[in-house]
Amino acid sequence: MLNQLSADSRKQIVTASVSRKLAKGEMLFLEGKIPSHVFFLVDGKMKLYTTDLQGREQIIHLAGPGDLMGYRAILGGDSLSCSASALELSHVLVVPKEVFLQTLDTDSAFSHQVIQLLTNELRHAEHHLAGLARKSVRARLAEVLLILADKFGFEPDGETLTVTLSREEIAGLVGTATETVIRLLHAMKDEGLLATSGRKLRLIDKDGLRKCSEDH
Amino acid sequence: MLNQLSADSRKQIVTASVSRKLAKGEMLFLEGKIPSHVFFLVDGKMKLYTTDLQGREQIIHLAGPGDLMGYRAILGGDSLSCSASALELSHVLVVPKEVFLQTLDTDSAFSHQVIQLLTNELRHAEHHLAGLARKSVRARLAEVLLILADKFGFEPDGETLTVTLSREEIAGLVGTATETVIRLLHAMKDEGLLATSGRKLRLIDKDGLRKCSEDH
DNA sequence: CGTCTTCTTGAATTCCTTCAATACATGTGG
DNA sequence: CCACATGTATTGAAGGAATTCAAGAAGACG
Repeated sequence: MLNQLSADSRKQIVTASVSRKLAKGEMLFLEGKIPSHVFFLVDGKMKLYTTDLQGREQIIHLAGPGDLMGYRAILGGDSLSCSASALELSHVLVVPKEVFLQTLDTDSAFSHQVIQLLTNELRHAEHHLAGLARKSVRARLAEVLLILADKFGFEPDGETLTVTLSREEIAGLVGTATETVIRLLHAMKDEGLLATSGRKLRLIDKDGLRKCSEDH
Repeated sequence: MLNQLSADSRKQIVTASVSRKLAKGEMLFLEGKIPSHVFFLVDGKMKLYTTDLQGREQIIHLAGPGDLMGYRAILGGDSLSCSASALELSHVLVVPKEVFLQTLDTDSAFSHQVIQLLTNELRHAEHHLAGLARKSVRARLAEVLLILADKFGFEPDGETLTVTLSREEIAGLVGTATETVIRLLHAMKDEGLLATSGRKLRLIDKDGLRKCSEDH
């Protein structure tokens, strides 16, 4: 993302920004606040989520290296619609709102980039939406596992997910109860679709999972 | 939307476009096709939806006067992610893709408009997402009714929705079975939240519905 | 070693879907 | 205008999927 900027714009953004490291579990921003910065994730993994009245987290979005966070609220003039916290040690570039908006104004390549970004997120959101509404929890879980693979990749074995999430976090991603995730993972293990070892998930039969995610 | 364009851009768009009327039920574009135009809804009401393998429709988006349709696929270089059909007699302006993209390049006010548009849709999609994942069908139905009111407004009585949808369409919007919609509407009627008369829905107790939509 | 959090399992219950049958509405051709 | 076909709406009953509550097991960590 930053690489595609003109040298001028990039320099301006980088010099106006502050670098920050976040420990696992540390929060970057909080739902409901007025945003004053956008955040460029240099390295690490983060989750963006809303918390409902019962205190349960619904994960709206996952971010990996190269992703931009917190810009939606700034573009729309809204308060932040979700909170962000680090899933592992992460490194972000904190960019003041003004610098972001000014670059948007002056650098048309950048504004095209941002349109592209929004477009992608919207496509994902729509797809997710259609799935959530109609699919069984089992199919949604299978899909989430494949999305995690796609987004964050595998370890050198080509099967084990590099993200490690708690069962509760997976539940928040799928939109179900923690217990249901546990039971379904267990069933999928019995069917030879995957293997679990603590929080490490190994996707053994990816085609099987794909079929699963297309069910019902 | 069109009003905020520079006079030049607007003239260019309007002269390059074709006006088209759609009868109720008529389709404007079909999921999976390569998009060649964007569509500006001058007047009427339309639904944008995907059809799943079982033939059930999930409504992704509703459009009213002033809304732009089909631009997501063009911006992203994708095939169309949904089909569009008219809920009532509608009037659209059919804008060639090239004209749309060129205006985006040359008119920075327009590109800001489009960013604004995408931002709004993304906010809605995220909100909808969080709701679908966690709420009961009853709460989602109540929310959908309020969204319909917000989007399309009431008849002069201030209570009756101006959109008329079949029970099946409402089900496609909520993400549930038609029978469930019927039963829940019936229950809400008994509770004095609304009244039904064929496809006309009269929202009597909007606060009650709002509470309902925040449940569970 | 004990405390805390996360994970797992069981059982009961609720919510929703599905299937099947019936009513109602609408429009068509005779 | 009627008879019929078609599509939509409604209701009942049975079954299944997922949630909730409760309690115990397994790790993680000071």
